[in-house]
Amino acid sequence: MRLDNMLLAEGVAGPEKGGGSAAAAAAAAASGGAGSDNSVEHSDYRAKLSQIRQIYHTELEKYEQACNEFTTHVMNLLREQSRTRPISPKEIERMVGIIHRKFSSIQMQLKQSTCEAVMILRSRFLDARRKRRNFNKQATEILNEYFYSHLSNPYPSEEAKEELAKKCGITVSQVSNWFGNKRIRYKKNIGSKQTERGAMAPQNKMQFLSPQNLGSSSSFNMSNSGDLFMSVQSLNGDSYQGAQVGANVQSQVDTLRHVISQTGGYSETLSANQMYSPQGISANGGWQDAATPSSVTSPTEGPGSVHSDTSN
DNA sequence: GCTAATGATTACTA
DNA sequence: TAGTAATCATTAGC
Repeated sequence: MRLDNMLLAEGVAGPEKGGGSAAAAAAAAASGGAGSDNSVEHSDYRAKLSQIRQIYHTELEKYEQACNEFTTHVMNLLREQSRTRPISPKEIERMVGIIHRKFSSIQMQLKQSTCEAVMILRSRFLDARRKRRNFNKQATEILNEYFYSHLSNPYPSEEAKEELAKKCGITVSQVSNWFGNKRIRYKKNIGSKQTERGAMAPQNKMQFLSPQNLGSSSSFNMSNSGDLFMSVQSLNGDSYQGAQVGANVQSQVDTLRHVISQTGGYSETLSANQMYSPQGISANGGWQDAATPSSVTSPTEGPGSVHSDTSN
């Protein structure tokens, strides 16, 4: 019975559903979903599964046919024997039962070896699934957009995760992983930048408005963040107060200005101002004062860093 | 080949 | 149970 259930679940037994199985689809979704390579793997998996399915059904048919033929043969023999000796219906029934039991044990072996084949195929596929695949650019942009526009509270709800997963073509757990990685790397990057600066700025304890902090902390406290988080306006030139920061930071700003002028900002779809402007963030109730992540930080770049990405 | 980036996993915590 | 922190393993750019 368990074998039957498994074969049904794997789509080997039962009606064919487009040559594949629910398991294949689930495995494909879990494998990262977004890449075209994945669909190749997926179709490969389905092809092999369908091969197994075909063999299984062919063999099953053969066994059933053989079973029927053998039963008929035995019945004929018994009929012939009935001319010489009396044969009770019970005896016939018993003989048929023996034949069916024999064939059903053979069928069981077939099911067992089919299950083994499926398990081997599945384990191979699952191993492949462990292979890390980078999300495509669009997916990363969508995730970054959400992250930076919810910087004061980068904890998407289940619904938001589902929405993001759908948009990005990845699973909800991948979205969770991404946000987990993103938060920690973002924070780490900011921390390392602050350490670099050391005495330059007062110590800032950066915290997200994490579920743990929700009760006690008011927000993602970034006050006194010094030069690390320069406002968009600052970077665009006019109001930047160089006196507050060191000369090295000023040169960074120059570099960043250059980057802005070269790249035109964050992305084609989202301007830097939209993404990281203090207005946008404070509207969220998050960042305080000048504690604004630089608009020049690309989705793959942490605040204050020109290249190193704290993000995923 | 080296290194940084990044997705996934694991152990731990609140 | 969701989130954090550390780490692993793979990918990608040089």
